[in-house]
Amino acid sequence: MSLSGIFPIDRWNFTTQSVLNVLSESEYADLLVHQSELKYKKGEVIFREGTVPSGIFLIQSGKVKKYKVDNLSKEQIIYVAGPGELIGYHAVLSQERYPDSSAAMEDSVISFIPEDDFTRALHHSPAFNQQLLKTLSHEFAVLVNSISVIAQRTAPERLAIALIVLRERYKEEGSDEKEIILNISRMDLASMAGIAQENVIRLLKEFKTEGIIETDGRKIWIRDIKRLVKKSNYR
Amino acid sequence: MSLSGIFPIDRWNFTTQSVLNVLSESEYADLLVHQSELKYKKGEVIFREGTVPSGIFLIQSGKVKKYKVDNLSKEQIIYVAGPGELIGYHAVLSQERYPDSSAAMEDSVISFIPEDDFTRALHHSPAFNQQLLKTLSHEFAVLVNSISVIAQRTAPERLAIALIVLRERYKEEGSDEKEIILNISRMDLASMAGIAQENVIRLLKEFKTEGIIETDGRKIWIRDIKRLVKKSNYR
DNA sequence: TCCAAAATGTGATTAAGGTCATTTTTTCTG
DNA sequence: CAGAAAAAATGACCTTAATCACATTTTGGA
Repeated sequence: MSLSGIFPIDRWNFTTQSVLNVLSESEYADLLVHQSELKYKKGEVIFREGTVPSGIFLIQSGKVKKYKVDNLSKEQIIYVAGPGELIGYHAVLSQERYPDSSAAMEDSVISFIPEDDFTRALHHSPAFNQQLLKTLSHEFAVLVNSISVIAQRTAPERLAIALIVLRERYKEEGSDEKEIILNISRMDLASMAGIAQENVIRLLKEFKTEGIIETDGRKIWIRDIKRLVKKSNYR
Repeated sequence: MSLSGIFPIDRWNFTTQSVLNVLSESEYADLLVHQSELKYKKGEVIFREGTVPSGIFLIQSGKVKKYKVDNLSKEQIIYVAGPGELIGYHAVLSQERYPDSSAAMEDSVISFIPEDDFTRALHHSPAFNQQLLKTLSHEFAVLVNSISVIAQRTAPERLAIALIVLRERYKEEGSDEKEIILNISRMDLASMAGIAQENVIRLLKEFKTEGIIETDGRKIWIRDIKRLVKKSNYR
């Protein structure tokens, strides 16, 4: 069951993969010349808000959350990134400190690309440059959408949306088309939807009795994506 | 009373003015060669979400809100822009439709710059290009901050922040330093803070009895910015 | 300048969802 | 594989802020 036609998933996807796609083979090799492959255990922090960047990251495998921690410890997830996606380039480009933090949601392999190589590619390739502008502008649309959703939608709606988005992210995971399993903590779900963790559990139970999802421990299967989309009440 | 040291206002400011500043005089003239000056009455829509862009806008005078309208009619203000700021470039750069709408909050004069002139400047000036990347990345930080604030802060905190931000925007307005007057509808305040309009009024009354603000009709004077910052509980 | 429409302000009520305390289940580690 | 620690789940309660209904004031246009 595809989302096409029933849910505008584009409004939740950054498109950083496309940035690397415009590079020629030699340009790509040149960008990655000093790359180092880093392994992160589930839960490990990749970079922390307020620190100074020294390069960018390319996710090879795994899943990474970008999040912001509030006053005291309350965490808000901004985005969940997967293989092929870049993270950490905003701080480099804006010449500021990291505006958010990043952590591995599962064991992940991530390439670190030094700042110099990134900026060199930027100066060398107009296409790279232009695609980056395009991607950043698209991100703007994604974040504006998030703001409006968080500010105006109810908790069940936001949770439904979070589940729909996660389903897309976990799609490639399992080889079997029909077996998309969301393996995510209730805590992370809560901070994605911007609601309390207890409320997430209550709402999941509701979705379960309605036959929309199934759960086993922390694992979640989405059984009726159409009804979930309906629950999200988004169009 | 300056905010410096007591409130990180940078996290609420886009920096599109700086984009034009990197242009040489001739480049600037070239960008504005087909410019047309448009007058907008208070409340008039400048562009609407979902429509196709044909250029960008440079605010000469007045105030403009960027906002997104939800399912049915509920509006969320994303940003309030003033003189010298650019709007509408995201859609051009991302080659998508407008992700949000824009309307004049007061009578405004706005230059329309055709898409071609904008992209020409982009291809012609690497500095312009780079500054745009920088600005877009900074915007990312601003929006991420907004998401976290809206998701995690209470209504009084969000309203306090909205007032602090507006005070900065209305600063240049009056020539007299000590007389900053916010002239904004309760509705707009509500959709900026993401709370109900009645709640805005109640909270303003509270702030008033605490001596933090003064009001006369729709006009708002901020009397004690320090206490307002304290109310915002932001650091 | 008057009148209608729009915006502001007020009070009562309600519902949504957060918090807290505790139990049960799952996961991780030695 | 056992035990400890972490996460999930449950229930009771409470706070915040939304909604509704209506009164009052302000504003802008004929």
